[in-house]
Amino acid sequence: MKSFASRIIRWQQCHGRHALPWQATHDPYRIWLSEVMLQQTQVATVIPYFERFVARFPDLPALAAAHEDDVLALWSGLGYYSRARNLHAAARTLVESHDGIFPAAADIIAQLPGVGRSTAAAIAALAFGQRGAILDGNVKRVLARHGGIAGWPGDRNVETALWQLAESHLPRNAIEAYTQGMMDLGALACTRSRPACPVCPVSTDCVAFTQHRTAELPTPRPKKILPEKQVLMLLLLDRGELMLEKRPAQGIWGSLWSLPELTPDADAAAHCRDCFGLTPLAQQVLPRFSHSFTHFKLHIQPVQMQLAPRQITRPGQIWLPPTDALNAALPTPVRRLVAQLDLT
DNA sequence: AAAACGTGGCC
DNA sequence: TGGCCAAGTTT
Repeated sequence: MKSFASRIIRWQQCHGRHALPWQATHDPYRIWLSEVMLQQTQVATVIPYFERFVARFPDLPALAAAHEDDVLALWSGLGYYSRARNLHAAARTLVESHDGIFPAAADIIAQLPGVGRSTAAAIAALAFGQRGAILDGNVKRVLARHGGIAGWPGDRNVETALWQLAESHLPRNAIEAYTQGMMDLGALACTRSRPACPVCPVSTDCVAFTQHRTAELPTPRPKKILPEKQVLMLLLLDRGELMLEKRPAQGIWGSLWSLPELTPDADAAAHCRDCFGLTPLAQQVLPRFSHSFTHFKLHIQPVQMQLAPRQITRPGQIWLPPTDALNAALPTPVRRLVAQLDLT
């Protein structure tokens, strides 16, 4: 039988993906951008974000020269916003300290903020043809099944075993087709549910397939109880303009523009007067809704408030017509609220 | 080492 | 419908 890698490479050439927007090139900037956007994010979600991003920031110097707010605005809705801040910071570092030259060695690439071992190896392989193993969700699934590796892949020991497997299968040549092939196989055939084993080039020696264990491998993540949080969000309106607040760089929705938040038992009108120096005229309680994150569930109670003309704008605040606010770096539930805002 | 970090698709 | 998780990294 041909080697594992040979079968992956051959399969990729015939059945893999070759026309994704970031595959038209070996431009390390675009490969890097795509790999970062694709972290914990599916291809179909990324494509429109990638297209908008490269249209606006076509190369490293353009990104390095950008304002962080503009970078985050193009990331708005994609999630894991530290990726955008890290990408921007790394672009500035590369332009200022590396003459704008993207490094070709994976261990150097991995020093960029937001680029870990797997992303660095993927960039090195796809942009520069450098030999090295990746271990993303697709590869973990393929290897856990093929090698019959039980245990949750997020577990330290399991991950170590998977990295060793990944290294052991690496081909001498055609690293680009192999790397892409592992991701394509995981995404197109070796899917989480109902894998297409009959079309898989490595099913004949796949432990999960031959032992009918594809449904139980890889081992799912241990269950955890999601904490729930409650919050009031204020839609403060002054002469058709909405107030947004810049969130701190640390924490959820870091550095994005969002709505003022209060504890659910707070007096919204009193808070406006005492903390913002604003004068409420009328208040409308909007329908409550919830927003789920990976690690907690947020119950949001929106409160819309008409204000007397303001005298001052405090630091960290901006006032925008809702139409303009929609162009800013908003978290998704805030974007929904602003989009539905009734100004009548 | 475990938790933080977003959102949307899938079943 | 709610649980699960996706081209992971950082702290």
